[in-house]
Amino acid sequence: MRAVSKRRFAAPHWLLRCRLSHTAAASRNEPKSPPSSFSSSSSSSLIEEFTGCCYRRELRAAMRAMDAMERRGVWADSITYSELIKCCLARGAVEDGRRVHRHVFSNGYQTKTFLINVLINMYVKFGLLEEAQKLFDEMPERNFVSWTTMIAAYTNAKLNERALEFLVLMLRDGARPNMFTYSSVLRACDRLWNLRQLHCGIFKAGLESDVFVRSALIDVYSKLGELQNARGVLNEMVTGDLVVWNSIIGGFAQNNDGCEALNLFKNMKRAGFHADQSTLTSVLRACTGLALLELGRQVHVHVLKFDQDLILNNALLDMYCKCGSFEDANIVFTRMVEKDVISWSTMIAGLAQNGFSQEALRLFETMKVSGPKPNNVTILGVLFACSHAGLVEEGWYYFQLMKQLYGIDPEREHYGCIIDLLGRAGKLDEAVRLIHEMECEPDAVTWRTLLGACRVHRNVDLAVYAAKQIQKLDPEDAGTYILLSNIYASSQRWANVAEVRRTMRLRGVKKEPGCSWIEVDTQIHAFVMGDSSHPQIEEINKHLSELIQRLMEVGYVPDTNFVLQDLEGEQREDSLRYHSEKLAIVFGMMRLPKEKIIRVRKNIRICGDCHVFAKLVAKMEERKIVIRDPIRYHHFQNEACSCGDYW
DNA sequence: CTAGGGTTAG
Repeated sequence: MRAVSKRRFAAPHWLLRCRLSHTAAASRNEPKSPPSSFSSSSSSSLIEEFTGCCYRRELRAAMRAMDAMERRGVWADSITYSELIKCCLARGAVEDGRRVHRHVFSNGYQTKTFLINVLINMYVKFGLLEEAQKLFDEMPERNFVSWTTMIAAYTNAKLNERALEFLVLMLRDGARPNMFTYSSVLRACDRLWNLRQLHCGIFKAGLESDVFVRSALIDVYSKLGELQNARGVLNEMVTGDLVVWNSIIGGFAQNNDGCEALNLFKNMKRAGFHADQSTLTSVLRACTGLALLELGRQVHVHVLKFDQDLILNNALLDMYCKCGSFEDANIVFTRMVEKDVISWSTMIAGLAQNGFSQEALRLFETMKVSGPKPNNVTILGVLFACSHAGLVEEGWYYFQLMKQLYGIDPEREHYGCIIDLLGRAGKLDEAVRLIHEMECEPDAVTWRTLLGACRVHRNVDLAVYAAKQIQKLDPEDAGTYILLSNIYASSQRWANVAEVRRTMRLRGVKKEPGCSWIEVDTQIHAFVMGDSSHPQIEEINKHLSELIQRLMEVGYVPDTNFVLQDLEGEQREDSLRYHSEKLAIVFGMMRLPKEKIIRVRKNIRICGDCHVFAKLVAKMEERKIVIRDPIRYHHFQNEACSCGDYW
């Protein structure tokens, strides 16, 4: 063998150079006594041929040569075998890999850590964790690479406990984790407590400046919702790379802090980095969350550079759907060469949420014929479309279909759609029965759906029952108190309204201030009720007063039932007057040309009075208005709303 | 021989 490793072989020069640096170390543990037939010249030419095939990545020829060597009882050096294994890996040749494994082990390499690591890695990459684990268990000497490979394997398989357990075992074994180990094992952290421990370990080992470790830290802190910690890791950065930036931008985008994500994106550009697919996906997600259609359009231009990136295109689709520009979504969808279940689901849900139920169902039918297999999210969009259009029978049909045809068990959200469907149709008793019959426990959202139906159909008793259920599950939720109070108010039960308010005060539940925002000239203008900080607030109020005056002349009566405060007469109307969405709509009318759609985004559900207001404004001023609340979209046109007055 | 970032619903 010693002779073999000194042999000349048919490798290209650049390979020869990197090979030589390994040779000395590799030959130390090579099998000791070569078989007697070794020295014959035909054997050495066999090995030479084998080596050449391995480096030229000729898998079939290499395997034939390996068989011939085995018949002669000769073998090559471990570096060459590692090249062969890489070749198997690249070709996805599992069985060939196993044969190399057997060949290598029957020739005395079963103690060679380096080669076993390569084999373990091969099994891991083939997804054969058990075989990898067996090799790992049986190897006589494990080094930090062996441990890291296994930890990464378990992290990728989402076996988090196992990965963390292996880190502990690794430390106990005396192997020191390096940056490879940490960047892998960090992703297995699903508890803040673990993460903090690892972060300490990283500091002690002086590995915090490694970009891989840093991006993993930022990512995991973000995924646990610890954005300030994530930012802390970023702030300590002296040298970073694009992935680190992508981690932090993605972190804020995924935690619904689009503003901060966009700020960081600016900082990234200022630091001289160019956005790639991952960056743009997060930026689009930020635009989606903030309903920034114009900015989203600008991003679209950059997306074209990465034509046909599936994930990026999906994010673009979602942005156009959620920002209410369906024409653009359709254009993107049509042009996409590759469409997956997410692309279809995004479009179906987007159509449904925007009030185009029939179109959503049509698209689903097309998908059944020529698209990928629908998943639970797809069905959710379909059911949403049905409930939105009041298609009770169709909804039930698809609900049954999901179990029978696609083997998808209905989850809470699917039941929620059906409850919504029944509730909208006024079948409140059936909705309650379904809640009691469903396989999963109803949660606060389930009951809230019922509560919403009670409001529309003015069923106070059932509303109180539903609200009590919600308060058991989510006592902090201000929306429930408001909704309940509104329901009492709409049947003039003022004593109950006061009681709800008292309970709120007692439990320290604060109403989230209503906030609406609108994009004008790529600037975001935010309005909060009772807040007069907007520079043009006086002008806006003046316009609003005039508008309300004109609306009242054609029959608009402010619906004061939606005022929570115990105010009287005109004061009640005043407090309604300043609801943030009214301010935003008026501002949009002032600043946007008539043909532009006024797009307003709201942080809480729209109130009944503002809904009537928007419908009348749309009619009288001949404008299209879109208000997006956290759950639904309201497209106002010609005194009608796409939600059909149900929300 | 071992490592980090992105998409649908809720």
